Amino acid sequence: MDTDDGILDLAFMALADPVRRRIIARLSRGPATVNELAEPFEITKQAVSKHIQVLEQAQLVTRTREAQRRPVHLNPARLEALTSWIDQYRLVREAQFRSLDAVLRSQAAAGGPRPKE
Amino acid sequence: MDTDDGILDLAFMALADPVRRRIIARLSRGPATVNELAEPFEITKQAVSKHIQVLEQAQLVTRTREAQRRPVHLNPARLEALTSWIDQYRLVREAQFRSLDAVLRSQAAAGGPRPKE
DNA sequence: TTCGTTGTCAACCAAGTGGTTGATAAATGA
DNA sequence: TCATTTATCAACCACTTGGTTGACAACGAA
Repeated sequence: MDTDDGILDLAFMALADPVRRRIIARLSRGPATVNELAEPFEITKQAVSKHIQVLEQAQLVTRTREAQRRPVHLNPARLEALTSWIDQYRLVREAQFRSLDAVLRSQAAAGGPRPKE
Repeated sequence: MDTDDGILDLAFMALADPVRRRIIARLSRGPATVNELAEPFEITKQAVSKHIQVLEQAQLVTRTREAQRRPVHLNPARLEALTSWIDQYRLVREAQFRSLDAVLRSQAAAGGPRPKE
């Protein structure tokens, strides 16, 4: 339970690419098809299709079916899992900073023992 | 200002690797040297040193100097930037879900217009 | 049926990644 | 001075990644 490799791995990997992050940004405003997603980029729809597969495997997006189209939808729950992972460690560290700071200030206030060297 | 490529790119890229995430997890409990960080893994210290460089370039960690040692410290502020990016899009999407849900429920309550097909 | 749209599959390529080994630098302590 | 510890640099290798082109499948419209 230390690193939770697996799905978390796929998710961070997926977000490491700037194109995929732009896709996420676009999808936050609503579902879109592969061709719609490909349009703002100078890459082929095949390349975008691959990106979607990466995001889908990481469960960051889902797909539905409507006629020939296969709209891509954002999955906010999975994004939330990422922020949870990050905050888990960030908050621990920040708490330690605060308590260390409190110790140092209380020592200073007491004219107390200073850290050796 | 759409993707904020650059430092954000480096940071997500850095977290995409499970070894580097374990390093982050370890550093959340306090600073450590390269050798200390390498110990739990079955990889050489050279490999760990490279990982540290990646994390340092992403500004997720910083380094200090004490005697021959060069302890690595976590940088919580940079972690916070990542959660901000993610939440930015997650929250937008979730808000849209909620308002769509509200619309649908108010329509149902009014026996009002139903979505075509 | 035929046609256009939408999307995926397969093969390929250049560039990048994570890992290795070996040599070397830098600071400390004997 | 010399040895030890700590960490980095350099060269190299296997594998992955993001991109391409071309063919093709699935569906709806004419």
